[in-house]
Amino acid sequence: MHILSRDFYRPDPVSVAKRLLGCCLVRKTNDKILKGLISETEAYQGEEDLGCHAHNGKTPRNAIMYGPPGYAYIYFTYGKHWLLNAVVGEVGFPAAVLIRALVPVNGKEIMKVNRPNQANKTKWLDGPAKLTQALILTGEFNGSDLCSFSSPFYIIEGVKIEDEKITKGSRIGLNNVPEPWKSIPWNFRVNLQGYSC
DNA sequence: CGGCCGATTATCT
DNA sequence: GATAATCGGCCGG
Repeated sequence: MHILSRDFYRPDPVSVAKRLLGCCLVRKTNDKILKGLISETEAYQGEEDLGCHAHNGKTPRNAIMYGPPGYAYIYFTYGKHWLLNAVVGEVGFPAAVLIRALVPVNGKEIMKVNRPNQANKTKWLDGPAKLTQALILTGEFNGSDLCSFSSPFYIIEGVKIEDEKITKGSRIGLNNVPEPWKSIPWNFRVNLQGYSC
């Protein structure tokens, strides 16, 4: 299976967000390998995008978004949660794709152990902070290279997604963001139940 | 299933 | 000092 190249992440963020659907996030922990297919993504791009963390310019937290594509941007929010993004776009242009949901294909039982009290629920991997808990992704991995098999996690090709199967919507959680950024349709989902890779 | 609300702290003004 | 790219528990229908 092919790992996604740095050039995969270089084009405009909206197209990368759509093409990441169906790709396979691989996490290596000790001797365990966890895998999940990406089923929801969101694009954030540029300082004029008032929903993007770079909207007030470069800071220590968002600096990685200004660098080369294909690296992980992992940040902390709401006092308790880590969220995983892929840096996308050309160097100097701050942009990222938020990974919002996974469908487990490998190591499902271990992922459930990482999600205390959620094992018997139906919805336990369908949120940006749920998947980082399941895969044990925290700020210590900020800046990891997504294009290297030697990284603790990386993204490989998964299942091919037909364009008409992608559902577009507005981005989640931007409650205090002005229009048009609050409603711009840069959230993408696909139903991947039953797939494997 | 859907809506409401409290938790909890890094980050920036 | 205010805010946050969220979650999970609790409640009502």
